[in-house]
Amino acid sequence: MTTQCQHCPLHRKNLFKTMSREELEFMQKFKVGELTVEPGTPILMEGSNAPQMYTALSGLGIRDTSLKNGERQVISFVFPGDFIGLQAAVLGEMGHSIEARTHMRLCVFDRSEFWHFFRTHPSRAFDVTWLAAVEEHFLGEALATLGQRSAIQAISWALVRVYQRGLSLGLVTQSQMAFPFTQRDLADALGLSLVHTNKTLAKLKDRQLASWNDGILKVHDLETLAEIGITSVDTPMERPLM
Amino acid sequence: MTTQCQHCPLHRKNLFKTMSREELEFMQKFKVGELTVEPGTPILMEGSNAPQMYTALSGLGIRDTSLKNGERQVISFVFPGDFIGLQAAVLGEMGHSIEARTHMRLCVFDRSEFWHFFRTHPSRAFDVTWLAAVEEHFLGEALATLGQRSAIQAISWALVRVYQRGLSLGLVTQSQMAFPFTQRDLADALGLSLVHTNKTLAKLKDRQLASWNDGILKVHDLETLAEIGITSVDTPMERPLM
DNA sequence: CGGATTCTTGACTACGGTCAACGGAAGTGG
DNA sequence: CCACTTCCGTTGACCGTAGTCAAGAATCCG
Repeated sequence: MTTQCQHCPLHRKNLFKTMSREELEFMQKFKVGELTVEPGTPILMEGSNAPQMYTALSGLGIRDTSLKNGERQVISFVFPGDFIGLQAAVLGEMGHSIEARTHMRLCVFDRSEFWHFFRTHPSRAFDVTWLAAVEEHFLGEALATLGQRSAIQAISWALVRVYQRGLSLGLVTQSQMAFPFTQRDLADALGLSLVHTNKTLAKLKDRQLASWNDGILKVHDLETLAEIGITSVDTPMERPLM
Repeated sequence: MTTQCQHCPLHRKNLFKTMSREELEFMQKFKVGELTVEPGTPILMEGSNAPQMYTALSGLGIRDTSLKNGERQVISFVFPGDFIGLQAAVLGEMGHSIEARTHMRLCVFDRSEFWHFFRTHPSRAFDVTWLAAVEEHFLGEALATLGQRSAIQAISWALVRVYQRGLSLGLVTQSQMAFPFTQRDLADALGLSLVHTNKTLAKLKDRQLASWNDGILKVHDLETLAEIGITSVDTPMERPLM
């Protein structure tokens, strides 16, 4: 029994059981529909109190936030399977904006159903919490990167993480994957200047570790890259058995 | 009807309803007991798969993580009301360690009951997710701080956040509160060196904005401090109405 | 074609890191 | 009681990573 919602963490089957008939019906109701957006489309705005939540089904996006002085911080890149809008749903306000960077397909949920959803589908509620915990885990790592890693270490770390995410999603072919962001995006994600980011990327290319041109990221030596980035190349986080 | 667990987000009353008799009974069962620890005691270790979760009832602690090269990053400071161990509960592994910095009282929960808890108490499950979202929100802000703020901005931001948290918890008396951490802790939280942190704190003291000696934080001019830290002095996050 | 956006490279600068030394406080042990 | 150690905070001198400024090339687009 397949749903249309591949990659949607709230529609996929549980590890040990498939959805019951009623469950499926409810999820259909909870799911308002699918949304397709073009590159550059804002999906949720920082500070907004949007009535919708989404899961990314395909395509890539970016989360960022702006300080009052105009500086921009990229929080993370959005991959298929990511949940968008949790903060609006439970806090009533987004702490960052989300924007599509490629053509994206999104599964749309209605926030007004969220509480009902939580009450009647504890297994899916658990999924949401799981996603939140994964994000929290990632942000902790990102924090350590900005705080403790040098530019070359930070960039290596970022490329490794992106590449691993791509691997686990099947986006990698022959050691390369689409990564349609700008150097400014990466710079803003790592708290580096554009210029320094550019020069550091050049170093990695020189050393034949990784290259990233025209939106294509190629990783030639994941091992050393991970070593420079002070990360392990271990398996990504799996959903636990419940 | 008061519980012993003041500040515990999972025992407090809901905004609109108090706990039912059954609910209370279950919470008593879910709650394994209270734990009291002395300063310096590790509560959860990074990478561990502990069978317990906690909520902080009183006292202060610190979350940190270590890179493989030995560098240390402080993730956040633990205040009363914080939830400890979500990552272990849903991911099976902590992404950071938690250590007590003062005498602490903790409410202990049993992880094996977590799933049951989620199923039978959607309202409390929602609380857990709410806490996760708050943490995620905070980490996004911290990320922006490390990435985009200068040393003096970052330190101002941190002091404002701590002070605000203290205010909302009633830990502030006459513009001052206990903040029993070291300059190294703050430095590691903000990705600054100890020396530079020290010198920057001295500047804030010179300018009569805030002082922090012997574990006592005094804030003399919250307005300007917030301005330097590029933060607003708005109200802290409240639990939404459900 | 002009304008916008991104990437690239060079020259200069500065914020913040590193090293080092010292003082005070608190704990330890002979 | 007093050496001895450890931890924390403080200050000065020096230096390097990364930021800023600036200019040019490549690409895309109206």
